Amino acid sequence: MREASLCRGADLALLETLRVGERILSPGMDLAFQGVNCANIYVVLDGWVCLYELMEDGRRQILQFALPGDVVGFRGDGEPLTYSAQSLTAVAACVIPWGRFLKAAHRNPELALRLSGLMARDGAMAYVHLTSVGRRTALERVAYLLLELFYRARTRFPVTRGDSIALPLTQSHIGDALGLTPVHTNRMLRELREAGIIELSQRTLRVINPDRLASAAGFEQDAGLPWLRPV
Amino acid sequence: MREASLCRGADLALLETLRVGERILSPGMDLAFQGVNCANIYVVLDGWVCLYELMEDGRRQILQFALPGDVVGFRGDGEPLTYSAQSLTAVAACVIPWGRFLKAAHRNPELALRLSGLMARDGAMAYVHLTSVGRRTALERVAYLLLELFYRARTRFPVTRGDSIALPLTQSHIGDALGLTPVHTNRMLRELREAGIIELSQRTLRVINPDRLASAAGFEQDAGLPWLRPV
DNA sequence: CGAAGAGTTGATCCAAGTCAAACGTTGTGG
DNA sequence: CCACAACGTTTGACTTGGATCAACTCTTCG
Repeated sequence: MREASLCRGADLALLETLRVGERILSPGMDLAFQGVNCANIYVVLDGWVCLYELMEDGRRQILQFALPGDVVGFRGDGEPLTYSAQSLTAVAACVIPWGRFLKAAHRNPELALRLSGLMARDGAMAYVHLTSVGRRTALERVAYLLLELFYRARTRFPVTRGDSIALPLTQSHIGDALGLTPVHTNRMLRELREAGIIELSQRTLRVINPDRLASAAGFEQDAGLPWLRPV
Repeated sequence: MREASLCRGADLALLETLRVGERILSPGMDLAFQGVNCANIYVVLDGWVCLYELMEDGRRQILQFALPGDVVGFRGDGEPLTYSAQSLTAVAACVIPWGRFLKAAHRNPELALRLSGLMARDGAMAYVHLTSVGRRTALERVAYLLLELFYRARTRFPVTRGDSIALPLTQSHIGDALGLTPVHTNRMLRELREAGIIELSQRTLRVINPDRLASAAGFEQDAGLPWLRPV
């Protein structure tokens, strides 16, 4: 398990010298908050974290779901974070003080390059989501997100059953990630369920037919899912 | 002018050793194409570039407008780009072969860290756009984008007149960046125009009242615009 | 001058939002 | 262990913001 991208292989030993500890969070706790200057980088080791932005009037946009191996809280400059992060499940995260990382990166350029790559990958995922929200229909968005989470979760968590994953999201979470209301999200899920493409209940997603889910997501045949790479 | 973030100050001399030349593009030319493995990083020196993603059926999502100082084409791994880039105006871009950059970054960790920071900033901007497209109304989105471009262009280009910038975008570009149709984009622009907040014609944007534009964009008083920082 | 592209406007439609009411599930405390 | 509360899901009826369709006009620009 736990094949975190910053924590794996040769980096692992190095990382051990950087971390000041592990933070354990119960579900629904804040890891970082928007507007606050975050002194640490967190590497998710276990569990689900969601990154989101809150508007003054309460509208919420979920920006990303961070899974084991993903980095949260890096901002390269002294600027405060523009987003918040909170745990959706019990979460274990590795805590790396920014200053300490900086020093290590000076000694070991590979580390900084690794971080660049992770940042670029996060950016690419954000772009993919932007396209989804901007240009896909509600049904396509839901299908696309489920497909993404299905594959990502399977590469990051121990697989219990081939066609199923634990999906610790409410329908509101899904809607907030896709720019939809919970009500409409529910209807789109029903459509996928009634088409026999997925099963979703008790926080478990079963993808009965990945191909049909992909085609519901609006692409002919896997034109390369960027997030399929295990990192 | 030309205060490119990777090209400025101490880095400038270093960069000169990395670049293999400058590419000059006329408007409407491709810098990079999605699906293609891009061997170079480009640093925009002058002009406007837009990054976009194209769906099989022709739907387009504009992901970002790159201005002088912005980096295009970096992907930290061997993966092909997920987006395309094309020039909106005449563009000058500095060409840096990826391999060469990699070697230099190994010698100079500061360079790799700088890149991490730029990547993180791009990601943060993508997140901000995601929130716009996912959670703002059409009018708010248009107002928000114009405000962003107004401030960014002013920090990146010589200011000709305090309240105006050259905005080389069609209304379709604006719509494609915001997940709107050209027709509806036009109506929202009319609304802002008729409210006396902006003037927009002949590729020139004049912001008559920045405060009202900000409030049309849907935030009380500047809760910190992430892209205001000159980098 | 003519053609192609970009902007403008009106009429109509529909995907998604809103409102409202049940119903299920979980968890907690008496 | 049950009851109730809080939260999440589901469904129906109705509304609406933005899309679509279809002219028509205004700019470029060759």
